[in-house]
Amino acid sequence: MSKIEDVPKAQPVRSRNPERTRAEILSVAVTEFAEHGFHGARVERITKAAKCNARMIYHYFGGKEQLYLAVLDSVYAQIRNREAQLRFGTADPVLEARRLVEFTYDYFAQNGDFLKLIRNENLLNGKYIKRSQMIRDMSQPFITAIGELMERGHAAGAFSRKPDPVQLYVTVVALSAHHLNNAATLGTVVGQDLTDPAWQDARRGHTVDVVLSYLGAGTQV
Amino acid sequence: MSKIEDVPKAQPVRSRNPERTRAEILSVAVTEFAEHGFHGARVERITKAAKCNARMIYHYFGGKEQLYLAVLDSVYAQIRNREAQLRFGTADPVLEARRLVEFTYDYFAQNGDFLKLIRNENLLNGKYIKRSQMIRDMSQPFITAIGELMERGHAAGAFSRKPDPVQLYVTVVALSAHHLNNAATLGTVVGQDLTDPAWQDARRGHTVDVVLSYLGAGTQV
DNA sequence: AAAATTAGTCAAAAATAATTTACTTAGAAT
DNA sequence: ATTCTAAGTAAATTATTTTTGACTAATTTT
Repeated sequence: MSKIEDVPKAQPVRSRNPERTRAEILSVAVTEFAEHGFHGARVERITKAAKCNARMIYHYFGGKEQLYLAVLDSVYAQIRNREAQLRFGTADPVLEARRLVEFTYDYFAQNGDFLKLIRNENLLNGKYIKRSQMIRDMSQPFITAIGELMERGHAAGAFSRKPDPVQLYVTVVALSAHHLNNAATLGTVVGQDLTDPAWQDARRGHTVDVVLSYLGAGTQV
Repeated sequence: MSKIEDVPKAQPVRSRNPERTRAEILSVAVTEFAEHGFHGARVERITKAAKCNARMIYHYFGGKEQLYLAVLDSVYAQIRNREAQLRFGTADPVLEARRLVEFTYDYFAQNGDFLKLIRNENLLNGKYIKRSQMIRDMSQPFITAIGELMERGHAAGAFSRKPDPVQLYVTVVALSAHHLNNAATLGTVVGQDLTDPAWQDARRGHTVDVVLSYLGAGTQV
């Protein structure tokens, strides 16, 4: 008579693939941390979605915290790379300013997880982003490029103002991000659905108008 | 020989005061939920800070969730009451627009917990704010007032634009709030301390400039 | 082909938190 | 003064989640 203990568990044999598994965990974790924040995120849900065992998170990343850190680095690297492709400096300043606004607006609109992750990281007072020298370094060039654009536009008489590049950057980001970050509460407060594509389209136009009119770049009234 | 069990525990007798205890829990909970979000908040920490027993939270509010709900309602009621005191409609439109911006900016700057709570509520996709009809109702009048101000300013020729009140409101809030909501990440990214009073003062001026110049209200420069 | 490595599984332990039970007693009501 | 209600305490319980230990077997290396 065979004892139950003798029967080897029929494990559905999974072919090995470290790169794929690691990448899958990371990708799923982006969504999980974005959706629920660090504290709300569940290791088990990541596990399920990545169709792997919880042990693997510890195997590949060391733990929930380190996984979160890897997620942060990864999404920042992505946006900074995209920004770098804008390559300001050659075209008409007004056009480049418009491109700056439109790129930022669209990137946020299309990469919902990015803003959500940042929102949560700020909830934690930047506990983790502060540890990443990489993120700091990657960001400097873009601010510098905006400063040069302001300089050039003003010198050429295309802009009537020459704002501090950091203030302008914060303004562009604020106008592009706030309604996404706060769609739920603002939507309830103003009684409109801010996630509606038509609303967001109107917002896009408004954002461009606000920034360009501030620069004194003479758009349509 | 006296048995240990016989000795009544020397409980530091606390005088009873339902109102105070309830209010203390609520007040402490505002900070706790603001600082850590719903998931990160700890019942035990609230207990400690309110110098009461965890049982009291269940006694007065029913649980962690209901306490959070009470916190939300309480902070929204407060800001809406303050806004109502602005009473637009009599003074110069440009002046009133400026007051709108400055009030919003200052309220956010001075009531850090309000923005933090909202940030977290959005992380939860507005799960709880949606349950509060009160918050919805309290907010309508302010949007209406802004609409009337736009109307009046435009009719009087004080504003060259007549924007959608919701868009304008979102813009004012965005410019006033984003740098506070994202001080940690933005600060790291731009390499400046956005919590510095001098920085925030500059931001205040910039915010007013952006909004008024968009309205075509002819400020300096 | 044997040995070593490491991707992967399972199940339990450790840690962390929310909630409840059982009890005590201050202060209001009779 | 006695009774009653509910404010308050302590400690256990239940629930949830993260983390680890012990093992298995697929690949890689030698």
